[in-house]
Amino acid sequence: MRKINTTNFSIATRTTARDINRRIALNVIRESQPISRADLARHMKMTRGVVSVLVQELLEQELIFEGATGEAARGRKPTFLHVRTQDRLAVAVDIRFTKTYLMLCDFSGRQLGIEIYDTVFSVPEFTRDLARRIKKMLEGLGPGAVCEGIGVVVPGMVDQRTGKVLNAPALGWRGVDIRSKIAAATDLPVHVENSGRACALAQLWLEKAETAGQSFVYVSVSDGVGTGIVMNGELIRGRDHIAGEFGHMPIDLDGPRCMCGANGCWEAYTSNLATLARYFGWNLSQLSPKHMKQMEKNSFTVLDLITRARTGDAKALSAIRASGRFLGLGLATIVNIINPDAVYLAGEITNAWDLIEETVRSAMVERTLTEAAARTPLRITPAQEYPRLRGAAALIAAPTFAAPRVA
Amino acid sequence: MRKINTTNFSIATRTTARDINRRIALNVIRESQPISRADLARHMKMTRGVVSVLVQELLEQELIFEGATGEAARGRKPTFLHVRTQDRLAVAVDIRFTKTYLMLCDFSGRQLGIEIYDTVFSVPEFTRDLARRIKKMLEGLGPGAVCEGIGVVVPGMVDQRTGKVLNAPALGWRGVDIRSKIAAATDLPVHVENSGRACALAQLWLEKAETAGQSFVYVSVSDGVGTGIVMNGELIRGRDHIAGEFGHMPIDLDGPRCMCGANGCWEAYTSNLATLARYFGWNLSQLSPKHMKQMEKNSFTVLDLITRARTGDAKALSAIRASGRFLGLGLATIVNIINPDAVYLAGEITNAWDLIEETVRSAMVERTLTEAAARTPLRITPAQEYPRLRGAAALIAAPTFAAPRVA
DNA sequence: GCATATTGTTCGCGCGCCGAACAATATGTC
DNA sequence: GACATATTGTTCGGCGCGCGAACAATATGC
Repeated sequence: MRKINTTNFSIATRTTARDINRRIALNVIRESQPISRADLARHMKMTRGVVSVLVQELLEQELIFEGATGEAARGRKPTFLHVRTQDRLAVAVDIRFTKTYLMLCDFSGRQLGIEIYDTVFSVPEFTRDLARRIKKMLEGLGPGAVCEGIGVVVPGMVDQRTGKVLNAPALGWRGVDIRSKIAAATDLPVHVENSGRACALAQLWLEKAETAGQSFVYVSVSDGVGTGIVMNGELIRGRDHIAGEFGHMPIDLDGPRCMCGANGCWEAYTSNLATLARYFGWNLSQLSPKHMKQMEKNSFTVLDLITRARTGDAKALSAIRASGRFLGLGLATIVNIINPDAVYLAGEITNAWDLIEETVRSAMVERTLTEAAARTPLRITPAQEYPRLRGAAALIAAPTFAAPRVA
Repeated sequence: MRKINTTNFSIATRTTARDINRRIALNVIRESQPISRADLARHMKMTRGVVSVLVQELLEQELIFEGATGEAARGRKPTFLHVRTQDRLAVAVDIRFTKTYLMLCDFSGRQLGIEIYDTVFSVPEFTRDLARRIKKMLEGLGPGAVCEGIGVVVPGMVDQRTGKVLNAPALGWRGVDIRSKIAAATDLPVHVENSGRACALAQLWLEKAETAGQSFVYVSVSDGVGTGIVMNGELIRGRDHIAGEFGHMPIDLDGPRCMCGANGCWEAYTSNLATLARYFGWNLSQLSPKHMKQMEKNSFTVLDLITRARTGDAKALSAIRASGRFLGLGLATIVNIINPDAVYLAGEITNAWDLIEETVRSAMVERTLTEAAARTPLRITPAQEYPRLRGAAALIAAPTFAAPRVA
């Protein structure tokens, strides 16, 4: 029940039906590969004749390739089709407060190389350095392999359309046109995205389809809380490309001061910083960047806190559980607003999921409006998989597979 | 950039292109009527030949009709096309705590009759009474006019798919299958929707297109706060058809008790009840349904409070302004999360918009993350237009104009 | 009366889905 | 090895539909 926008629509031309079906075929192959033409036809409920032509076109566009022949109990053996992802590459960049992560991967998200180095805060210097590293990374490529773009993830507010960093407090960047700078230095297409939305993109485009749902919220708990909303298979970016920020919804208007300038944001109760502050008895309102740098040096993280909790430190356990409770209260609000198929959780604190699940769940029940909402599946995503970097790669890979715009 | 759902898609058939273009044409006619075939062709960027056939089909389906011929400086005069809405009718029902509103209107939302009566809380009695009133209302119809369904709006949680009222505290209804009961008693198709989402539907489907935006949030402040989210021209209903509830997001976890059972919901700070409680010094936590009934009898409403504020009652003004401040704080969270093209505001308190606008705006600025978000247009919708009833009608009218599902 | 302009219709063309026939390729069975 | 059977993948006529161009219908200005 979508309304047609009469000021901005696309009519269907002679080739629209073919465009739609070709794109559907590509996606079915992608999620069921290896798959034969005949199976594809059955899955799509089309005749083998049409599918044969669609496949021929996809082969000519080099979006798919024919692999080995499969086994069949009887009759002619099927030739398997695969999506060509191995030699289509993307560079992913994740700029964070302490480290910058640089990854080369293919269009399926497979990691081909990774580099982690101290973040350079000076923009010109950062760009020069990054361009040099990327050039080196791309030198050793096999023949035929081609890098199709660079995805950049920034912690803070970015306008994805213009590629500008509006405000990234952790980096001290305001109004930095990072896209055109990197594009000029590398001569490659560049897409920039906020970290929460990037994680959601990775979940949508690069994870296997066992997700069984096209509407979800991704919640990434790190120094802050990054979130991204996907509705009906589409990342919600909003009018100014800044949508999805659940991290700064209030829990208590008179609560501790948050990095964003407001008081009592959810993030100020459940982020890693908040958890550590609770344990060490810091006043989060007075926590300066200097404190944070100090903490990084000491390098005592939430992971260490979890270890302490597991080895009998009751104060550590209660600090983690308190964050778990606030996590659950925030999740309740999210599911009341979005009512998604699932919520994906990432971040260090998910390593303590066995310690906090019950607390999170009961906090959710406290504030959810219906039993159905309280039953929303929570899915833990392992932090080792670099969700931000995968999201950066998804920025480059997604357009190949996205649905054509119609009506 | 929408991802195709490979477990639930529609391939394009031979007739898909025509279906899409016919539906686009219908919508363009609807929003630009009266319009000639030639103008339609120019607007759609198609040849007049194709448009002529599309129009012929729409005429045969009796979705449009030919009107008078227009004026032209030179050449053959155009024949104007109109969407047939006058004799396609819908019954709209809005069940509220004190009164039930019953309206007959056509598919353009034009009001043909209205009836307001005391709400009957017994479900069987309510159904019998409603069926009787509807039958009477439909008796006097002109020839050719036909009622195509009944839209029902309920204050509380409803599952739009099954037509069940999950929980409507104001009515004391829990797990009531209101749809099949009304359908059985009237022999008409029935759709049920929550009040906030219904208002959003009305704004989307029945208001003129000067909205210039397909993504918005509708916020209706009455006894509670009802909200509905529209993204890309589609109402967000969520997995369990209960999405859109901003009213119960927390402002302060230790705040006053809300009707929903949780503490410190936004609604408990900015609803009409909250405003009145603030003025009279009531403790909202201890407000029972009995109090509410009492208040209704005294029938002192927020409108009266606004009158007092305008005639020099400083306490009244400050109570209203306080609600305005909380309204703005909540709106800030909404625009941070959704980043919509606009937020529509309805409810009695909007009659005091000149008194509170500045307060609302500055509260918004306090908690919005970017200047762009703070600049989100706020649009006041006059309460006299019965937005809930129009939403109920939209439930019946919308399927005629909705975009066909593709890919 | 004729040139000109605009609306609305008709028709041939080529694209693309559909169904059916057909070729290619495998496995049993006698 | 011959033949029936089953399955994959291709080809072809039929028909729906957008596209462009030609044409009919209808108005105005000179």
